[in-house]
Amino acid sequence: MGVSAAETAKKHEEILDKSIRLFRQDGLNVSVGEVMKAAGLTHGPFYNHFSSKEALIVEALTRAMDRGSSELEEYPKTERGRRDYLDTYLSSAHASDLKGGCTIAALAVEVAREPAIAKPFTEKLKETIATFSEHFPWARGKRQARGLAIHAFSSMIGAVILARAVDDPVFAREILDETRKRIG
Amino acid sequence: MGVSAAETAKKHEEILDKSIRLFRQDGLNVSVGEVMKAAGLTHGPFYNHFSSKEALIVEALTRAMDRGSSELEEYPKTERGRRDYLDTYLSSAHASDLKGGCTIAALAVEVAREPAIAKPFTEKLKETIATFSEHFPWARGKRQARGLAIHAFSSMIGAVILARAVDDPVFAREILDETRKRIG
DNA sequence: CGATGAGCATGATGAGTATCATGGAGTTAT
DNA sequence: ATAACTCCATGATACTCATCATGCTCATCG
Repeated sequence: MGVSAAETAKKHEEILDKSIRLFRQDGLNVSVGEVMKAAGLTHGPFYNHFSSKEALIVEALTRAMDRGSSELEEYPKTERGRRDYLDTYLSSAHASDLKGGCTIAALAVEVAREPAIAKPFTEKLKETIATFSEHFPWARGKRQARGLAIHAFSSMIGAVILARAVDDPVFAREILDETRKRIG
Repeated sequence: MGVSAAETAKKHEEILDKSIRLFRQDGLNVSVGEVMKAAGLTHGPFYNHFSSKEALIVEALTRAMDRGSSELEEYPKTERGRRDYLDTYLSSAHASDLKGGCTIAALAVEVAREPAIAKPFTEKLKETIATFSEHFPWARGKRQARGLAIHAFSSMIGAVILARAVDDPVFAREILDETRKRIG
C-alpha cells in the first residue's frame, strides 16, 4: 500500500494528535500499539515515523504545549478575554476533559519522573508564565505581575488536578469555584 | 522458612511503606516484583499479603494520606507552627523528595486515571482541606476560611508539581517562593 | 513508462508483567 | 511434641510491550 507524501504527512500529524490525547488520558505508558491503532495504522510503521517512543513523547509534548501557549495568547487582552480564559480553564468541562485539556495539568507529574522530556517542558512553561504575567497583569505597576502570575497559574494547575482526582462532583466544583474566585 | 507472626506483620508494613515510596517516585505502574524486592522478599509471597496489586495501591495510598493528615495536624496551631508547615511544604527539599514527599502532589493525577482508588483519596483530601481551614484560618471571622484554604492548598500542590517538573533549579525555586509569599 | 524507495501490514524477538502453583521450613495451636 | 498451617522461594503461565525484520504496493522521479 504505497501512500502519497501528503497522506504520509497527514498520518504523521494524526499520530502526534492522537498520541497526545492518549498520553493525557492514560499517561505516558500508553503503548505504541495503541497510539498507532488510534491513528488508524498497525504497530509496525511506527518506526517509519519516529525513532523511538521517547522521541514521540518529546515531539507530542512539545507540540501540545505550543498549542496551549498560542491558545493562551489568542485570548483577547481585554478584561473580558482574561475572564473567559480563567472561567474556561477552571470549568467543570475542562476538569472532565482530561484527554483534550491542559497538557501541563495532565502530564507535569510524569515529566518530573522522566527527565528526558523536562527540557522542552521547562521552556514551554516559562513561555506560559511570561504570557500570563504580560497579559494578566493583576498587579500592573506593582512590579509583582510575574509573582502573581506564578501563584495564579500554580493554583489553577493544582485546582484542576485535585478536581479531577476527586470522586465527588460537588467537592470538585467547589475546588474549581473557590480557586476561580481568588484569581484574576 | 517459616516466619513468626510478628515478622510477618513487620513484612506487611514493610511492603506498604516501601510500595508507597516507589509509587510516589515512579508511579502506580511500578511492578509487584519491584515492590517485593524493595521489601526484601521475592515476588511470590505478594499474594499472601494482598489480594491484588490494586488492593495494595488502595491500602498504601490510604495509609500514606492518613500519615500526611496527622503530620499536618501535629503542627502546632500557633502562627509559628503554620509558618513552618508552609515553609517546609514549599521548600526545595520537599520538591526534591518525590519519594518521601506529599502523596497528593505525587499521585493525584494518577488517581484521576484510576477511579477505583478515587474514593479513599477523596475522603482524605476532604479531611486535609478541613484541617487546613481550621488550623490555617487566614480569614478567621470572614467566613471564607474554607475557600481560602482550598485556594492555598491548590496553589501549594500546583507549585510543588511544577517545581518538580522543571529542569531549571532557579525557576523551580522561583515557583515555590512566589507561591509561598502569597499564602498564609 | 520503468526503476526506486518510502511507508504499509504481518510477524518475530526478547524483555517485563500480574498472577497462580508447588513444595519446603519453621511457627503455633493442640 | 506433633500436626496443621502460614509464609517463603522458585518456577510456570499467559499476557503485553518496544523494537526490528520481511516483503509487498504504490507514489514519485527519471
